[in-house]
Amino acid sequence: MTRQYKAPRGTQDILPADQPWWDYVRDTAARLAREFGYAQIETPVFEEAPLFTRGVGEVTDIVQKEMYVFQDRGGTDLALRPEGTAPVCRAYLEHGMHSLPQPVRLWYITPIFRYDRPQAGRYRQHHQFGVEAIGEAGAAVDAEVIELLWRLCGELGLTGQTLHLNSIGDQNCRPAYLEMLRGYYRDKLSGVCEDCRARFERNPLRLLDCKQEICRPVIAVAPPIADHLCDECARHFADLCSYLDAAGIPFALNPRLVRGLDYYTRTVFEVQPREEGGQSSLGGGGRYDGLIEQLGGKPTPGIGFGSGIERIVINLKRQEAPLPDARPLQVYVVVQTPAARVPAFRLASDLRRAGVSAVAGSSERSLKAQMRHADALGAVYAAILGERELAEGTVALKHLADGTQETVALAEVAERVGPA
RNA sequence: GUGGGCGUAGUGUAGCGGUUAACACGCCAGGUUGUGGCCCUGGAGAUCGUGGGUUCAAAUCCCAUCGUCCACCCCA
Repeated sequence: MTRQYKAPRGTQDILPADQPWWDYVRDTAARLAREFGYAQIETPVFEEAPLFTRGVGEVTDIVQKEMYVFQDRGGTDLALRPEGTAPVCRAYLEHGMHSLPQPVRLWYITPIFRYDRPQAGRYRQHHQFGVEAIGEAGAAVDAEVIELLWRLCGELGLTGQTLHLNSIGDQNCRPAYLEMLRGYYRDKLSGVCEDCRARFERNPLRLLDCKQEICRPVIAVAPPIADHLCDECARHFADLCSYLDAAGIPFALNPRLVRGLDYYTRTVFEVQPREEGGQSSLGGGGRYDGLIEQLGGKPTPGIGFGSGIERIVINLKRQEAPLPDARPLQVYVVVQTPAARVPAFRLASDLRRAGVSAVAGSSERSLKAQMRHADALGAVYAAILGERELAEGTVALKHLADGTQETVALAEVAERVGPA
């Protein structure tokens, strides 16, 4: 009669079997971020909704149809975080981080919510590792941030990924380019998909990354934005490329890469895995020199990226990347006689206190059952407490892999089984 | 938002008009005297996603609905 509860559509439980992969990715990301001089930040899971509508852009799909918005009991419009950059910029402003040494380098790992139709590698709740460098306009930070994302993939053991790079200009050169692009499209609108006709009006830059078959030939000969940057943007882009070359990071110039958040300026980039699927992108980001001002701050440049942990894990599994050894359970304490219940519990407790992982078996179960259990849990040792051991203050310590067994004083178990 | 595939024990599957709904793995217990892995035996566990319909008879056919997966779209 009672209904079966399930995780809501598009969400998933990350079960113990998957945790080693998650730990691996999280630990590697955190280590790398610190190595690059980034400090961790955590922002709330929800924010005032206008932060995103204004920051990310009213006409983006994320804002128009993918945000989880709700009112709290006080009537405030809130939104579950649909992306990571705007909240960090809000925190930068709110806490006066402009008075810290610039740029302020921050990283985070956080859940992201988007009301999307779920499919492979796409969820309504997913997790992003992201990085933001705020307060520095020079192309070296762009290269640094890109290097961090690139290194993450490499450190994790992913192979065959490609870095796509483009520049989409700034306030000075983009308007003129968009006019040129419109001019180019104007007489071709009849030969282009329906979405693109809408894009022509609303968001012409997006014409360039339409995937429809009909639009491909039109895009192929469209004027690339990289050829129409103003001097400063062109200079910035050229600098970035030389920094990347210097760091030995291979990149592919992709004139069709524009990305879907309105706040991007100049640099945009994306890392695609070896095996490309529908939505494969492992991570992407770009420069957002106008965002902080948009949010009410003084003009402040910034750059960052977000990378999807679920997708990274999917690719690690697909590529059969090796995982660092998981730490096995060290000791399973076998309760052989009812009289040993308390001493067995005590032994397990003492072991844990000494930093040795241990679980106590149940006196309800037979010796045989407990031994099986110890084996099934992958314990390294079984510590058996029976009448004899109880009388002597010892345990029978059996190494399960090779079957050897010895009698050890209770007080010495920890050091006997401990690492070394 | 649009299109397609699939929903049978915890997991993976078989059955495709009439069966006590099967098998494997997993789980629990036992295989006499204090010891796991292999093996053997037994047990628990499924109103066959849900609701309608067709039929003497439905897990099997039809419809709807929900869920899920995949593609478009969008993005991480």
